[in-house]
Amino acid sequence: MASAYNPHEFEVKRYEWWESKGYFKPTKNTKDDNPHFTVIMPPPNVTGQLHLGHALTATIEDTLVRWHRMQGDATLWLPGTDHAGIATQYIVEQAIRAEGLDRRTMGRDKFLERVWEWVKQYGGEIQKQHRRLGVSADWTREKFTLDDGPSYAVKTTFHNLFQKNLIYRGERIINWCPQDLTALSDLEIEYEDIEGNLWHIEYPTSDDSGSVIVATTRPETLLGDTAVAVNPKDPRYSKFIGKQVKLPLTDRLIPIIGDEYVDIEFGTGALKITPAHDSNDFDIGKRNNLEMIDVMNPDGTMNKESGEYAGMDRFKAREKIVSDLERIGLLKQIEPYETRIGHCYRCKEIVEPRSSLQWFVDIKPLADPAIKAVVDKEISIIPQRFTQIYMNWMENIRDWCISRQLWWGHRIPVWYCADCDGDKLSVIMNDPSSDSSGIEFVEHNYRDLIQSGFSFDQILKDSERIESAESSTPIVSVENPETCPTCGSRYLIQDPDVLDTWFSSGLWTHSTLGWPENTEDYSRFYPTSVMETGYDILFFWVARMIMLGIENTGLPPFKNVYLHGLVRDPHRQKMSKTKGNVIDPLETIEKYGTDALRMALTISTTPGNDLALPDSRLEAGRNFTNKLWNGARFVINTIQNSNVQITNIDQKPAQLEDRWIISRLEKLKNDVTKMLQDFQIGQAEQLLRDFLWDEFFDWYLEMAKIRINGGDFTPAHTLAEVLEQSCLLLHPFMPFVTEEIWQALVEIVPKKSNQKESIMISSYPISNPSLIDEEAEDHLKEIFEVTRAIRNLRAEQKLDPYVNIEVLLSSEKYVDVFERNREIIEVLAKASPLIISALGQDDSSYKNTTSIVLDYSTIIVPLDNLVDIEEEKDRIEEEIKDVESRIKQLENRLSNSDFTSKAPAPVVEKERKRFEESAEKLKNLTAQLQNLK
RNA sequence: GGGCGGCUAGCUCAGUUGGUUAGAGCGUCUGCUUUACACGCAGAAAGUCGGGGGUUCGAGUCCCUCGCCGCCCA
Repeated sequence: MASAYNPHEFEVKRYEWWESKGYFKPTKNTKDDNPHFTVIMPPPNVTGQLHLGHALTATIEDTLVRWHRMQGDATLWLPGTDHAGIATQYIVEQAIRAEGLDRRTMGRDKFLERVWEWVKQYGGEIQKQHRRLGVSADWTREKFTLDDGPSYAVKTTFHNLFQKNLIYRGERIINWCPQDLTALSDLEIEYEDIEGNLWHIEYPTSDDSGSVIVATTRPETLLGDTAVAVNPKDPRYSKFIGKQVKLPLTDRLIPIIGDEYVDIEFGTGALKITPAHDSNDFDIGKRNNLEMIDVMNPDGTMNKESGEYAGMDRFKAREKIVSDLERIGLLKQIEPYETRIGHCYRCKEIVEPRSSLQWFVDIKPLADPAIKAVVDKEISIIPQRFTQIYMNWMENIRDWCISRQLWWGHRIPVWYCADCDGDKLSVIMNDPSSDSSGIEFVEHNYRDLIQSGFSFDQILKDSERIESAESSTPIVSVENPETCPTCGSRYLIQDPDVLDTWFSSGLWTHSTLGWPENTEDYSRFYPTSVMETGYDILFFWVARMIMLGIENTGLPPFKNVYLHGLVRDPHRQKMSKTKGNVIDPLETIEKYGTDALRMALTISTTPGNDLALPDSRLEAGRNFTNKLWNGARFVINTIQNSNVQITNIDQKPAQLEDRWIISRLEKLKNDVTKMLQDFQIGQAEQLLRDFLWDEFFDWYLEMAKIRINGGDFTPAHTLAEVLEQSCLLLHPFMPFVTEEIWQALVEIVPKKSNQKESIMISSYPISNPSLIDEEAEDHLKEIFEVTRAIRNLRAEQKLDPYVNIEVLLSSEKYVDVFERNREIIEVLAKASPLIISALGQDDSSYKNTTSIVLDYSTIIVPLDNLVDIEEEKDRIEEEIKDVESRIKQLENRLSNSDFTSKAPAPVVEKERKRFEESAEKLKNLTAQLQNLK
């Protein structure tokens, strides 16, 4: 082994070796009762770059997967990528724009070719980066959401849901992003409270008998008002119901209607109704048969309906309308008011609620079984508190808008017949009559175009988009239909929209395994075991996977949901490119190594809680890997120098420290396994770290050196055993360094019968209870306490750390233990000569001594320089007082019948032992005080 | 407005059926180039477990209440 730990020498090489050996593929089931363990990796964005969120996901999943693989489960971890509709389309649009091109003049097919080129060139980079993390996923099964299989699953699901009337098309208020020019689902909106105004605007009645003042946060939508609503119970306004008002800045008259929805207390109590631009108004409009007037273009500018304001940006129009109202005296008041404004999650543009014809999933029938699966504990969510968050969302779920006005994605498998529904088709095409420089899209009726001489193929080729009216008949089909089932026409036009990316992600647990085909993988690995991801996509993804998984397969798609927290910067701030506080995992790996990063991300963490990642955490990870490396190097060098034939340890060794470390190891195996079973990954890792650093590579190694330095190489067996078992235990967490050490170790020890060629396919350690040795642990605990006490005393007295000191050690209980193991204390505490006696046997003849009194042992150290006897006495008397008060406390507790009768026996027993210890200590302190007199 | 989480040592965090002297890493202080490791070793200091009330033999842990910070939903 190299004398310094350098992860770069082996990480990449080792990973390639694993992958080339096929270790990441699931092993064959050799016996029927061998369970499978399946994890489907959350698909990252195909054109994305690896960030710490991915690194955390990958680390946790890899740890679980490697652990299960070592336990002999048929383990599949299936990776993949997501096409990320808006994000990818946006990136490529930017790229072609730099070349002076526009996707709309380029045409759909050409543009998509460019996106595919982009994906082929830059896509998949993130999966190369994932490999640096040690991800042991089966890359041979890697999937992309737009692959044939997953696409077929998407179309099949759409078709099935449509047949069951769970997918419908309808005109609703949706969230529209004027920047990305697409509809968004409710979840894709981020709300923010913004200081705004409530503008009070006067609407005079048509008969000039009075006026109604409405209050609005959005005066620019006034141009689309089709009514004013008041509460019929409101005495101020009830008399107005049925009258008309003059809509300011227009020549329209609109009715005053009564609707219970209006809140009498809010604003002026009168509400302007704009059904095309507000979801509540939309509902009121439906109830009262109001006209809908859309006053905006898709890009957020005002349209023809808004008269003189046409072409103006919606916020410019707001300013102008307010000032115009003020000028004509109809602006009555401006009241500061905080409003919630929705922003596009992707581009942060303020979304426009807009009436639009879109595809929706009727979600309630899907949500009910998804609720039941969690209530019935077929699915457990970790941490548990997210269960009620899930429930709350599921129970109040609203229909899911799944159509997106994008080109990149799964095109909706719906066609319209140009012959049956030609008059219901609007063709949006670049106006050939407009001057060549500009792009001007004009809407034509399909039938009109045909009549003016256009052919079907020409229309298809030249149009930017063909929309169909709500009343047209959709032909829904998994395979591309050749002809119209009604009239047999071959002139079919596919719906221009694509599906929400999350629709395909929602099928990911089964579409990746081959569903709807009953493939070998699907029957073998579905349902999956754990869905591990960040809590921030509980609704976006996890909830939808549960709904769609149950709908498609009849089974919940996974047994456990493990939600991890978000990785934050050292100051607990959310990482973002704009803030410039993003930590790049690859740079971190370069600096500290992969195992150190993995440790920093997971040790001592808990599910669902955010994690700050300061450099000190990464350094701690690197320091540990270095410690492990050097400890291993010592072990391996010792074995090489020893010439002993290493044998397995299957029964209790003879030497106390060997018995002790083996006992500790066996307990550790139990504890780590228990923690992993409970998904307490951070805790398990902490136990391993503590064992290795504080016990094996500290106390044990120092004790073993005593024999080794004396030419006795018997500790080599224990060293080899503990190092190997520790590496096996630690391997799921820190795969690279453990493999490297393990390889170096197995090379120099005799091959075992079941020896594997890699640690990652070896068996995970199982505890042997017969090696647990409470006596050895008790004895060494006392020896350590004595050693620590002597070291402490030495430091307090500022004694030279190299010079041996004379120590008088007395103890009734442990006198024999000390005598048999005196060398440990002599060497580790540099205590020589060490005089061991049963308590009270030796009256100290030393004038100048200082002492430490432990529960069962007393340490006396003579000092060359004068000790202030009085000071020593005072100190001991002080200690006596402390112990006496403690004894008093314990006495009270133990004499309290409430305690002894109600507390469980082991607790009472523990207190008795404490009492006994304190009494013993008091006795020793008193004796020591006597010595000084 | 409803809900959830956090508030434990200077900082970042553990502390899973309540068990009585609350832990770690980093940082701080003291001393050490001790032939595995200075990415180290030895020792030390440091906490009214956000405030208040309650249940209990016993509360960081359970209940109520208040406060601050953050998140989700409307």
